Amino acid sequence: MDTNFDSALARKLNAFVELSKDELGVLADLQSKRCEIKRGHEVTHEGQAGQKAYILQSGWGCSFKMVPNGGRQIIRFPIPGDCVGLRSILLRTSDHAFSVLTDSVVSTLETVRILDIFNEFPRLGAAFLWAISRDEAMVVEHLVSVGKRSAIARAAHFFMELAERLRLVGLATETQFECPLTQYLIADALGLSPVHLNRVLRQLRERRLLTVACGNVTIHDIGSLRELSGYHSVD
Amino acid sequence: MDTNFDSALARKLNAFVELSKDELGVLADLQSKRCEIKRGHEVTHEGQAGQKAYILQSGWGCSFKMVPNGGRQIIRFPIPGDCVGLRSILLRTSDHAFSVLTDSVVSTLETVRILDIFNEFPRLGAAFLWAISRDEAMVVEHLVSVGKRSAIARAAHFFMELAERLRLVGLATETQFECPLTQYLIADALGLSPVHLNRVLRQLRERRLLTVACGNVTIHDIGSLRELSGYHSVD
DNA sequence: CGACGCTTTGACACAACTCAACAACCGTGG
DNA sequence: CCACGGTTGTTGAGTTGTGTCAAAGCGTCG
Repeated sequence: MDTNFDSALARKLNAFVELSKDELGVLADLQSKRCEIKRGHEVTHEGQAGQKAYILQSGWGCSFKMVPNGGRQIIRFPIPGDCVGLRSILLRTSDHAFSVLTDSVVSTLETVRILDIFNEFPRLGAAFLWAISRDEAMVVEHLVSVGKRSAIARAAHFFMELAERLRLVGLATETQFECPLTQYLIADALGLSPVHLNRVLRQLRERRLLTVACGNVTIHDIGSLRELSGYHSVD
Repeated sequence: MDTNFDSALARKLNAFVELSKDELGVLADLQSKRCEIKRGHEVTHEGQAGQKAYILQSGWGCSFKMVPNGGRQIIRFPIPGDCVGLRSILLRTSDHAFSVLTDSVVSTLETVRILDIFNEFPRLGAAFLWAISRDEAMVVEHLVSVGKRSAIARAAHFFMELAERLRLVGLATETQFECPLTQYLIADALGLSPVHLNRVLRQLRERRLLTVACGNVTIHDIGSLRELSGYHSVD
């Protein structure tokens, strides 16, 4: 079998424990059922029953919920190596929708196998749990942002966290990364109007903290950003 | 062994699957190590290392994070039958603080035992996972509230959800429940100022939707509340 | 009975939203 | 190759929901 042992998820889990050859093999096998998805396609619908879980291999995703009046709250932007939909395998219906923002590759996950892994490869299982816990801690932190931080701190925090997540899978340097998110998307994640977010981004640029342009984010002053946003990494 | 087979958690899990005598026994055993905690005591501190997980047996709790400028974002108010701190057993440090608002009884959880249960009593394990997934879906819904709903819809949604959670463990009727939360606490959960929340509560009262007074919440018009808040239960 | 914690109300300020228009860019098709 | 519509970004002007400050009412408990 020609499974590639390297994957974004493997890189991420390696930050928790160094995985053995065997464990890497199991992990690769788990992700072997791949599937390409075109930009803009909605993979899981909110309220859908019997949905699957996925691991994003490449591309950017978007988990969100709609509210009655047409608003949309984006929960997170899954990036390569992120699991999607694990939570809802036991709920009767999916608790949120998932679509991909760029042409992407996902692998579908046999949820039954996950439980086997916990038994047979407990270290790998623990790493998995770590990654999931980390994601949930980020949702909580997101809630803190939207509930208690000013617009500019919110934006700063968002990019700090995003940068760290991308670094973990090798998609960002210390100061820069590619980012296909439009201002509309970011605004819907941060609970701001697109117009206001635009002004906030301008402020960040004018204060020489961070520039977002042409699908690229550049961090100019990580210290000030950290102070402004109150960011500190989860571990 | 004089363990009591009835517990808030047992009542909650029974809503997912009916548990056998054996399973109820295991569940009771798991919760047998009890401990009383005085009102206002902070059980887990944010950033604390090596923290435990708990099941709240009686009383109300409060999970929260502080932000640098002194603000506090309340994540959720654990009620009897809720697990606390399960997520952070694999993160090096607790991702949020936990304190109790009333004199409470908690049982400390041997996290190792949980994994055993998954193997030996998979139905019980699944019920556990269901409960945890449900809690996480609620955090997501909370994020939606704070990010996208108006103050009054947020408040309405909050009480609708709270009522349903309490009903699940037998602590609320269709239209009423006891609630020791102050307006300061609720405001910090909803990302509103206490003053504004007070006005919002007045509106809810004047529109004959819901009254909160003397530690009691009474629901007058559940239909209108549901429409106003966009609430629908997780399942 | 005073002190404290919680609630309620008013007046005012401001952060963020809405509406509106325009500019820049892109892919598409004529 | 250029014209076109659609998407995204930018900016201005005016509005409004919510926050802040301040003070008073009201229980309760020591």
